[in-house]
Amino acid sequence: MGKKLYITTAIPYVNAKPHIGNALDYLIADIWTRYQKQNGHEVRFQVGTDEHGNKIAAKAAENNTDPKAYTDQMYGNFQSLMTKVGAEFTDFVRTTDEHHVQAVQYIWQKLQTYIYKGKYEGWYCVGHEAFFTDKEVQATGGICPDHQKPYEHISEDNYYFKTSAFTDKIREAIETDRIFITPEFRKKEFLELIKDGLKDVSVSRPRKNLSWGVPVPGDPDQVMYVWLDALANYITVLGYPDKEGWQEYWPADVQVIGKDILRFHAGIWPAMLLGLEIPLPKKLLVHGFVNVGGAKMSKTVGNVIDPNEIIDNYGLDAFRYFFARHIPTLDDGDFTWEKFETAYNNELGNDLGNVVQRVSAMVTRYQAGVIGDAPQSEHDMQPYRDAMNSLNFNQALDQVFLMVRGLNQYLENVKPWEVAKQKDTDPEAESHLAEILASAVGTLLQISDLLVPFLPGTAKAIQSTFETGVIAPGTGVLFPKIYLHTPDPHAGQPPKSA
RNA sequence: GGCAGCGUAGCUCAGUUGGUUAGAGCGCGAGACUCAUAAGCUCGAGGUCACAGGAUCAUUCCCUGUCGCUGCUACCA
Repeated sequence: MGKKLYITTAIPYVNAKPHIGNALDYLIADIWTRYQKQNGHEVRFQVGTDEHGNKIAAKAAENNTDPKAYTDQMYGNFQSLMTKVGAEFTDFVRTTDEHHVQAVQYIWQKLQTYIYKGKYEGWYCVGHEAFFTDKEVQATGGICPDHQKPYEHISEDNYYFKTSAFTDKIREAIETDRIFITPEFRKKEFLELIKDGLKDVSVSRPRKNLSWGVPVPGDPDQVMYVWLDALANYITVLGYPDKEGWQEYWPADVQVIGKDILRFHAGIWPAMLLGLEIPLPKKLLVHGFVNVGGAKMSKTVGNVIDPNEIIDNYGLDAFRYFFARHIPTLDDGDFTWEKFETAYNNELGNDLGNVVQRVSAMVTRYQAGVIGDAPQSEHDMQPYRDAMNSLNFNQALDQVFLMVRGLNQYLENVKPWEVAKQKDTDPEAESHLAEILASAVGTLLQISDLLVPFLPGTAKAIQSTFETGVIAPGTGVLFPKIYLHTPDPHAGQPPKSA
């Protein structure tokens, strides 16, 4: 029954600062992982860092250290973000790992028939580690606007990987959903993109231009460029090719990526796998970007949202809640502190936190904390399951909060506080009351169950409050009100906008 | 330029395989209640469902065009 499942996240370049997009990767993968575990499956959950390339080498040189030592001190930034968002990953891969490097060299050799040597000429920017077209160079007057350095015209030997050889197979795999790309419009976008076939990609650089990377086997003058190196991580971390057991988890069930790297994961990566004669991943989950008040997040604008700030002020579950429910899993979303805080205070505080509180308070007050047998709640779970299985996590949470609302409505309907008053006069009131409260607790326990993938801490708190049949004493308030970015409605004269 | 998609209540969006009063949340207004984090519940406010044509007994939901917007992509060199 329990299957072995595998989920991956994109490995960020270690020289960059962790941002909300990375956090989204980890959160989405973690929600999926917890959900699958809850259903009895064994899950391997990969994360990692991409650590080669000129930027790293340059930074290291700046700091008078060697690249490896530099990355050793950098990769922790991402590791701590993963931990901070509560990601229960099982495997952490660094592209500088000994095993990874060797595995990539093995892959290179195995792909030999699809690799050929060619020349590349063009305008190169050291800062970007990339070539630019004549037009781009012209348009900028020959100076890279991002790095304020002139483009260099260079000609160099490159090895190319013949992705073009796999166009038909890849197109077919995507069209038939053997690689299931979700959401659908990303699938269409990609198919449109490869209408005229995949283009071969350059997969190496002369050593003089790229010092820090995996050496090309058999050619001391060439070093691998990012693609083969970085993409391979998804299998090398499992132990490919030599360590036992990697095939128990590959192909990946879900690969979580941002929309900006779809083309690599739907093109080059499947080509590599086909070349290696390894099965293709089953699903690509393509998430969007998080905007802030409708604008792109950018350092220059200064509107970058730091996950740490949210988590430190409101708690981990509040962070997970907002980004799971109010940022659509499969599309762009929008963050503002006002939206966040409103969701926190209203949905988590007033709706969820409060209903837990009111039920436990009534059980304590009317029944000395004794719950009795909480019946199995009989809500229809299908919409929730459908949403989870189709990777629309935000919709799954919508369903949970429909239940929360339903429970509040139920309580208003049956008015246990009135039933409690009749205990002296009506002999049946006591058992009636007990029934009502037990039923409410049953619903809460089910809600907590559904929250496990999303708000693990909250789910646990609800469970431990009720599961023994007696209200656990000293249960604190879930999600106390916080007004850092919106006016406190109860603080004297609330500032009212016209 | 090509491809895809969007334009529905103040805001964010859902929806109708075309058919009586077009929905939710937030925000706003009102009411009844008191177990609870001064929470929750109920009710209300009336939006030409972008605009114009067309097909249809009938369309917000199909077709065409126009305007506006978004994403992906290409290029004009």
